[in-house]
Amino acid sequence: MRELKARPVSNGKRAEIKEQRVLAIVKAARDVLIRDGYRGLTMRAVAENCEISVGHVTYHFPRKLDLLEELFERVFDEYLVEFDRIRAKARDDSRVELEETIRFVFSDLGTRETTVFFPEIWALANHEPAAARFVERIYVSERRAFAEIIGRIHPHLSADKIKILALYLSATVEGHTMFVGHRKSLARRRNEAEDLVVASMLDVLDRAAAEA
Amino acid sequence: MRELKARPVSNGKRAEIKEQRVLAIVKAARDVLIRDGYRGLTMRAVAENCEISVGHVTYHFPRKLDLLEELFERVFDEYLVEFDRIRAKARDDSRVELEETIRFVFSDLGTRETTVFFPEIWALANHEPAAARFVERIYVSERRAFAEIIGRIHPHLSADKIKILALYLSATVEGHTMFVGHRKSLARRRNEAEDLVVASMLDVLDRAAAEA
DNA sequence: CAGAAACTAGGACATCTGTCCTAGTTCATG
DNA sequence: CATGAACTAGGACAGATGTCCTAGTTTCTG
Repeated sequence: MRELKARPVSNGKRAEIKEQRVLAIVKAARDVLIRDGYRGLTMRAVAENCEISVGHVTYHFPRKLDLLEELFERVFDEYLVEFDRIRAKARDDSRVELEETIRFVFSDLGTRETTVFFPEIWALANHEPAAARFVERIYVSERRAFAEIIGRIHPHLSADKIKILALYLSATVEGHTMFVGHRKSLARRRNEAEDLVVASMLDVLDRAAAEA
Repeated sequence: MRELKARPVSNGKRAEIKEQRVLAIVKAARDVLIRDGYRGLTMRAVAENCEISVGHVTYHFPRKLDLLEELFERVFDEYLVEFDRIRAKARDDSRVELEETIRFVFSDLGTRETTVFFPEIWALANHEPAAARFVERIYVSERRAFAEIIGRIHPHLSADKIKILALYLSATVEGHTMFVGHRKSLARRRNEAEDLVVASMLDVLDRAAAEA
């Protein structure tokens, strides 16, 4: 999981200070969520984590949901940057590109932050519309990035077929989080699993192309 | 997700009544967890859901954690029955057996209960050792069931290779939960995804066997 | 059928939670 | 440099939560 960054501001120094403060609060919220789960994500825990008062947190985020949505927005932005980077990087060899993309997602999923953050959000998505929207947006972006690479590998595949293949890849990679993620029981076999996913996916694509 | 069943008791009528009551409480806990998430799983919500008093719930389960562990135990038992059934069912054609097994897991993951319950537990596993143990046990069982079928399809594959293939299958299938689970945005493509997983998995196995 | 063990309800309690409010402080800006 | 908008702290509040306790009731068992 990428580090949260400050957003560009252009309304003077005041706005800049505010952005710093908001960023610190959002970072603290993310840290608490990862450390203690959504259960432990309280306004007080956030306040303590960035050494300000509770009143100060509620000044910037009157509702807890406001803070949560801001957190989602910023995490989404960071992943979007990454997915756009992936999409922009059209290599000579699209197969290598796919391989590198899969390896990137695997290395991300091996971090403590991602291993904890995403299952938390998947669960939250079942009860919190804001979380559901976040999950939807981030995986639409991921699948789009995957789909473009698949399309370059096998240009004659239908858009629809590419979509289902991108879903397969996304589900396969994300599904490894619970098993080979940070400190998970099969974490030591993460690289093997990664290799298997890379090799299998290329085969699955070739098979789909051969059928079409 | 299977329905929770009463456990056999043989200590007389008292024990039987107790089992009925405990079962009702555990069922209520499961229902609340699925309806409102772990966040909403309170002793009071459980009590209301089976129309008894809070004191009555805490009589049977002094700590909330006790109730949670009992819930895990019983859900695990139900899945274990299913996995054992799968293992016992050695068909003529092991490929068909694998296909049916994958289709079983997919149909389970399409239920509302499983779609909500498992992400909740994956998240909880990061912060609650009891949940982590539950997740570990249930997926060890799942992988064992998968591994046995794979071993029958390609008997000359090494036990280690089979393990990583079973992990791949488990991660791939479970990973679909967030995307094609009950009411998820791609739920209408669940069958297509299922077909793709079945076909791909057989190819992946053949490829692994050819390499060895 | 008597007695004890198990059951059940309802409330009490301290703690925690989101939210709100008031009162001071800071500092960019006109 | 004055000034007001933005910032900050701390506390207050009602409601919720896990846990505990006491006092009755039921019903199996000897």
